[in-house]
Amino acid sequence: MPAGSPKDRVTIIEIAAAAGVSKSTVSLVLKGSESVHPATRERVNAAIRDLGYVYNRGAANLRRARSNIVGMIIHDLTNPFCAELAVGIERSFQAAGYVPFIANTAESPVRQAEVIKLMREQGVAGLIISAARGTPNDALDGLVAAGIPVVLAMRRLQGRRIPVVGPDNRLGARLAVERLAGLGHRRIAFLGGYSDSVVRAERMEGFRAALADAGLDPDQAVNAATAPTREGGAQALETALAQRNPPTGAVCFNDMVAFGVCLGLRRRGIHPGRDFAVIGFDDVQEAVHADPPLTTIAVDVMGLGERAAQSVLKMIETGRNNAEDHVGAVHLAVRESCGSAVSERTEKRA
Amino acid sequence: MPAGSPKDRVTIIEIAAAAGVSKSTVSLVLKGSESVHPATRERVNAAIRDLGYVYNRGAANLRRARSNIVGMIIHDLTNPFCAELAVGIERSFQAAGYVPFIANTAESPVRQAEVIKLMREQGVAGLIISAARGTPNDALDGLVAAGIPVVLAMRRLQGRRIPVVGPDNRLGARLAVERLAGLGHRRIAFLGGYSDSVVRAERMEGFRAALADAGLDPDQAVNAATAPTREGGAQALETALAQRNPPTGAVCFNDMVAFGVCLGLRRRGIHPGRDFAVIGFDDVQEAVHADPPLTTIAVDVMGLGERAAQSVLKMIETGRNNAEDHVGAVHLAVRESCGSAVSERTEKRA
DNA sequence: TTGCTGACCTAGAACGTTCCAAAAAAGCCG
DNA sequence: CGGCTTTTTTGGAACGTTCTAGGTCAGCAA
Repeated sequence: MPAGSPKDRVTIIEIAAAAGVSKSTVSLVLKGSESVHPATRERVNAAIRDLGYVYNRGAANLRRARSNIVGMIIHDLTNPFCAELAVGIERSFQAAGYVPFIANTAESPVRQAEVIKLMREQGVAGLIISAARGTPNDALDGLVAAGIPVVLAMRRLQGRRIPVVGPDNRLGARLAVERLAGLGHRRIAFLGGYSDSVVRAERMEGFRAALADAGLDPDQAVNAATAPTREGGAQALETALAQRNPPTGAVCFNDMVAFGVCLGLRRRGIHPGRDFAVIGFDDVQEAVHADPPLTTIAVDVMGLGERAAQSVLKMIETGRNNAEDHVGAVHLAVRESCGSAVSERTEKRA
Repeated sequence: MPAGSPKDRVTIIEIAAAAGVSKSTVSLVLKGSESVHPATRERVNAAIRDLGYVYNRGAANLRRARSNIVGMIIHDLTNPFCAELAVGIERSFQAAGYVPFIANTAESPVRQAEVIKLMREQGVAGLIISAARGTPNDALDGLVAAGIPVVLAMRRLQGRRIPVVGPDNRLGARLAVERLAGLGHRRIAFLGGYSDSVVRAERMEGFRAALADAGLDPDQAVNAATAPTREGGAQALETALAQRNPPTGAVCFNDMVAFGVCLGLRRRGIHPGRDFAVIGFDDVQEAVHADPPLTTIAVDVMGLGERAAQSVLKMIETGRNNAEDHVGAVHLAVRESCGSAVSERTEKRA
């Protein structure tokens, strides 16, 4: 029997006995203290290897009253953008010696509340939360009151001073509009995204401002709110095309919606990028492989994740709960889905 | 100041003092014991509410020598299939009162080893691992020797008796081949997937057997190994079409590869589903929204995840480390990417 | 009154670490 | 060798729970 049953975990005390030192010395070795004699250190390490010792972080955290666990609560892990974000954050935490745990809420505020409770019970040192849709504004008050560092990813919580890390939604939407307007589009729609989404509100704001600046009337623009998914995109497109004077291009809430829009267009025999311009938002990995390759507002997900992690880490380390918001840079990734200048055919259709 | 600084966590003792009982009684209330007087219970609960008490699972686990944490180690969370699997598993664990933590290894065995170490240090009660590519066969021996229940998801580890939960790879590939052969295809390729992948080997096996059964020579079939991604798919397609006698249809390692193949076909002006049949594997959510909607081997991811969770839970609860493998059912989801009978045009091209 | 029962409650020892204060050992110097 | 500093090592009290073994108390029968 090479090792024991689940019960008999080897402890620091057994290591101490095996190495002929006290448990304090073992503890010192474990944390790489300078002040233990190299020969002793070696003896202890040998015992650790021989007995297959596994450090018990729970016990350590209990004593130290602070843990190295950090949590990431993600509203939808099956959304590629969120998954990329989670992976980026995870990497940063891991590099900093923390143990990141990911949990998914599937857009359920109830589940989210449970997960937050569980994370607190585990004694997380900090938390990055990409809030579920419909999260009440006071959902995190307990967390904040307890002094646990929290950073929000993407979605702001109204009336609270919880730092938010997210892309520049207004500028992104503006860049998209400017591109389309520059190509000669006069009827530009905003498609997809839930109407109660804060992110959507921000993108919408940039969208409208840019339209106005381009001399177009924002109130005339089609604004179709749907789920931020492929289905939602297809659906929003139907709404748009049903107008008396349908748009010739669209800024989409995100890439998923844009894919749905392209799909819907193709189903109707309209060629996205040639007959109808589509611009997404996020620049998920898939965008470049789509057909046509998607023009989209590129967001540096990894950078955003890293930044969020840094903020939390700083708050943990300084003990001060005062990070600032971070608005990530965005740029237009021009690919084929928004075509070149408005084509003859598009104009004729109009 | 509604609540204190990060330091002063409220403990069971303070609750006890506030409620005028002993800490033992509070503990009893916490776990819903029958034998505490309703009035007392109420008093304790009130104190818990008033003082904003948060249960300390670390301390509890320390005393009980078993935790309710379970880990899920996923080889690539940005792969939608894996993400769906993770979410399914998470749900099952959560429902069973365990606290599931997800970690991503990004296909790195090194990272995987670190993550496993961390999970052990946290004292996980069990683990579901979707092993990273290139995981050495002895990577989990320590875990198993320590008596920690482990179930592998999807990928088997050779020469070890660690239970595996995964779809019926052989049957899936067979169904795909039978479909294509039934439609009249005689030259069928197998595209994508890393050549050292165990999963690929299984699918390949089913593929070859089915070809043979259909009276086709497996050794003549194009077999192009690439990354299991869109890029990989496009690449594998190039290999296939470069043949002297190119295939008219392909079974793909997974849906991502299939999407890549469709993309590649379209780039070359070949219409997937009409001029070339494509069948995927997994049936990710996206498959139905693809263009054309992807015919694929449907795997019940959620079911698989649930099953894996059940196995681990049973092992945890019985303390016996002896779950069986589970081979999940698969079926062919017929959509448009494999078209109908081999078309005129395809035959002419050949 | 006493003794017994059952319902309810509790003291105190664990659990595996960390950390403080201080002891022991080792060097150094004359 | 004694006295001093410096380096290494150590005992034991925490940390916040759980759990065992037993304690208290009211009610009731004798």
